[in-house]
Amino acid sequence: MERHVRLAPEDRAALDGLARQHVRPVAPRQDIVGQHDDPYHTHLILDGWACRYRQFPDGRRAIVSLLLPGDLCDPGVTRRARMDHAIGALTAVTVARIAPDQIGAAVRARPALDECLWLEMRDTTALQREWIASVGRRTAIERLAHLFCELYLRLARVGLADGNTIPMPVTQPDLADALGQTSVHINRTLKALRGAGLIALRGRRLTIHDLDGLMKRGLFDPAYLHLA
Amino acid sequence: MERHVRLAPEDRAALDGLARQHVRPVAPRQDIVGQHDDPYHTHLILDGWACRYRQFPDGRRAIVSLLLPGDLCDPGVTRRARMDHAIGALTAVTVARIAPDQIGAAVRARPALDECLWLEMRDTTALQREWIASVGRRTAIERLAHLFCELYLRLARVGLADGNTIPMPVTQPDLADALGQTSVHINRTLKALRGAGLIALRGRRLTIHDLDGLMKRGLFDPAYLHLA
DNA sequence: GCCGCGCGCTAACCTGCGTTAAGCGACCGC
DNA sequence: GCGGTCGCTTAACGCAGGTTAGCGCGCGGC
Repeated sequence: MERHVRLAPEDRAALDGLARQHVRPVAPRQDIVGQHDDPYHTHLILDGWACRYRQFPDGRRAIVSLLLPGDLCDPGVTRRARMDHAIGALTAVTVARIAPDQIGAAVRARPALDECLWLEMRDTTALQREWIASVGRRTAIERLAHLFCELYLRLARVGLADGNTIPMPVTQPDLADALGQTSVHINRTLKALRGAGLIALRGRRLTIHDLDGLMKRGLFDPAYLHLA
Repeated sequence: MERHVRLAPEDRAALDGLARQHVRPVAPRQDIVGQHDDPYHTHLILDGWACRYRQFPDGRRAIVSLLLPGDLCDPGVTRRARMDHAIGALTAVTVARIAPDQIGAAVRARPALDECLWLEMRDTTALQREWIASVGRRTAIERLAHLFCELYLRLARVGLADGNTIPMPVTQPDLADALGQTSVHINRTLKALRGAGLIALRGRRLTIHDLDGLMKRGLFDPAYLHLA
């Protein structure tokens, strides 16, 4: 599950151990961690899609990142602080709750895991940077194309792509909040991408007909994902 | 310079040692690290303002974060990877170059520094999240107000605020690229903020007349900065 | 098996911000 | 001291994307 880096079997075993304890299901639209909580646990997404989001007093919502199976919620949470945003389930989700001292112990026992956490962190920040660039400077169609490329590669990395199609369980309003637009415009843009023959989206599944074309349309450069 | 956390004098001394070696001046508008470099060193900003940015083939530029004196460029760079963005000087800058093995050695010698690096990382990601929320869901005037609040508090934290005024050495085109807008509209928005009596901006210095008002205007909640 | 609600989809209209353009002043290099 | 470039400012105009509204459908709850 963790990064494509050298990990001894014992390291994997240690991770497995953490992931198996305290597994918890979360219903769609429920918060995993609330916006003003004093979070104690780190969470590992085992199944389903979640997101970090920030909610403004007037109701506007900004989805700040998407969390897919295999993603770790807050490696740095060990260093405690009040939450400034929330983590919510977009679909039905199952998460593993991991206590900070467990992480600390695991890292001390198996130093390679510390390296893993740093890599995880590095990837997270790279992803966030690309999102800022997207929302800041890409047009509507570029944003959506870019997001689809990103999701495809991230899901493929953890074995959740089925050929050229991936699950796409999020609603159009969700996409809108993630891309800084309205659901109406997301719908228009989807129509355009379909019309261009780049994708098909039906029944919560996205099929990418032309990945190269989609990448070009979204100014997508996979470097930031740090794939193998 | 580093986070407001318990640091033994020896820890500070170790940091100081790193910061004093290989100090280098960088001219305004020059890159500190290029967009496709294979970066070897971490950089610490000692003076001046820099930014991370991503440049698209057609010339569009997205500034993805602002780096102020005291900011560390890439604690995680130890874990090598090709750059997917660039770091550039906005003003004349002086940076300290720090080799990865120096960081490694320092961390092993003084474990408290590892904690520092994690905190730095935590703050960086929180900042990036807030920027995504800004560009995604805040209006032009809210974005600018929010950015000014953020910069004021970040500079005050390192002793660079002079009462209610701070240096503001960046151009309007720079602000535009940081906030995902055009310089023309930045100019309009500045006029509005001035007109509302919230700020004054003259000669590369920003005076905040009404911090509370500015915070309200920018939907600013300082929680994400993790101040004392 | 029915009801209600949320989502997908579309259309018509509106506006915040982008675009283009132009004048002016400060700074820089020669 | 002079010309060129870049940033600031404003104005006029255009458009990408927001807003509002309305319909149909699928799904979950009871």
